Amino acid sequence: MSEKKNEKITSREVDFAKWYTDVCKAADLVDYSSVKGSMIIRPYGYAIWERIVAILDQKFKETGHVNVQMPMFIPESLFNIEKEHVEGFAPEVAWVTQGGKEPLEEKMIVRPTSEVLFCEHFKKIIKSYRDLPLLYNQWCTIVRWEKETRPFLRSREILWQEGHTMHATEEEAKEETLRMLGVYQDLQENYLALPVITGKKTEKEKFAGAEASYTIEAMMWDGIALQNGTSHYFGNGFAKAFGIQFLNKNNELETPYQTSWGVTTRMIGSIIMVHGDDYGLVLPPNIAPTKVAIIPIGKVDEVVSEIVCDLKAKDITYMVDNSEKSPGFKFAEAEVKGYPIRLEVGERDLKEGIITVVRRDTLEKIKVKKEEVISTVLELLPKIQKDMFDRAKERRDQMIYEASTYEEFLDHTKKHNGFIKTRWCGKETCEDKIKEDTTYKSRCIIREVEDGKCVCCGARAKYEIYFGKQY
RNA sequence: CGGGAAAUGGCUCAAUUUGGUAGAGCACUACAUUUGGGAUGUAGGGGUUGCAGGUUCAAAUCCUGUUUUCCCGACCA
Repeated sequence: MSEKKNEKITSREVDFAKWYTDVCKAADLVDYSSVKGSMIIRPYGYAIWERIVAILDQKFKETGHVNVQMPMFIPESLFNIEKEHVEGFAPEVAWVTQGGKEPLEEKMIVRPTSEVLFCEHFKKIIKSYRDLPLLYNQWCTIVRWEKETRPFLRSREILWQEGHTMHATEEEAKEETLRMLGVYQDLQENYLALPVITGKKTEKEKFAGAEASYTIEAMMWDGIALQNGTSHYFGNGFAKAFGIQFLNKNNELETPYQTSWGVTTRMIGSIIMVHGDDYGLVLPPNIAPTKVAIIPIGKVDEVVSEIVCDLKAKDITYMVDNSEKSPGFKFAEAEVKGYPIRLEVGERDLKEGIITVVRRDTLEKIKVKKEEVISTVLELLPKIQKDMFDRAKERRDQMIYEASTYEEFLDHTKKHNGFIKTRWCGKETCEDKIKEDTTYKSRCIIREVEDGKCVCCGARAKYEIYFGKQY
């Protein structure tokens, strides 16, 4: 009766990296292509992304943003306009050639991000304060020629969303930056059930060309950090470099302020690495493309149709496994796929008017009366959602360590993975030393402080900050 | 990009040391019997060994190059 280990999946305890790729493949999320770092997102993996797109896109529209589609190619001269930006991205841009030779026209790159394309366009369409704020978003793929690649976590072709906005004032742009960070946090906590830490990147870690970069940091099951999204405040650096200006109400020329923000399919990697277990994927109900899996055992067609009818009426997505496989196979398959709830509808149980409801997150089996199946499902879905978040948060909180001295800091890095919450003076030399000594990088600044000492040099601390290892 | 390992039907691997007709399990197809934790039987289909050169009468096997994957670093959403 008890569950058997899934043979396709390496145990999480044995080899976390192997476990991750095993789950990606076993759950039919991705396949490799013949080009390194260009992954095939299979229908089930893409269905998860479609859920994310649907939720976010609605939130973007509610906050006044409109979608556009910009070109994929950036001419060299356009890319070169903002100096810091070029220096930050140059090592990983992919160049376009024609027939393997130098192109006949100007040299071009494939967009690694689209700031310059938006700026070029914004210069043409922004004339007056009446054109602001300009709130644009695009869903697209970008290319960054990464050296080391892993499914969802780091690929060369990245499927993402990038918002680009222009504002009349600094305050308004700053507000937008934080507002979109909040939208991301809402998505991740309330839909993906990922507890996240939000804050500011250090000067060293911020986006090339930004004045300030904000980040959403999640912690994976193994205590390693994953940056799940960013929101940048640009000031008017790009706008000045591109000569974007508008006339204000007093008929004076002003330079607008800019933001950009993005999230990628990397979040799917986070869902896998935060919630998954040795049986496979575990999806939070709010993001699961299929919430309920129905496994018929024996001749139970009538009861299954009734349940399907009720689920449809309640708008709950479902699948029925009518394959010829044995029940055990179907159970295991439903677990690999991470369907939040599984209904085992079998002849044996039905003789007593019972259906077995199984929670994927806890693997708990609950016997309920046939008539109560739908109400049980309706109760369980939000409960599973909440429990998954709570468990992930509890686990993460246990792996946040505090350090006030460098000895403590080093001690933590030697003993375990996780985040280290500490204080920092703000100097890059300390950040570099920590990275040199421990491989830990600054994750994010959570607030400015007046007291305490820098964990590294002992000078007066300016910030409370998290350090961690990252994917 | 540095260091290491690997690449043989869809998957996991054998055959490589000592060159000599590519083989197994799983998966797949058909039929039958099965059905509460990855069913059983019978009969089938599917590879010329990542790719490109070279050595040889003969290459999965030896040599060179290259691509991809995984691990460890450096880099990044």
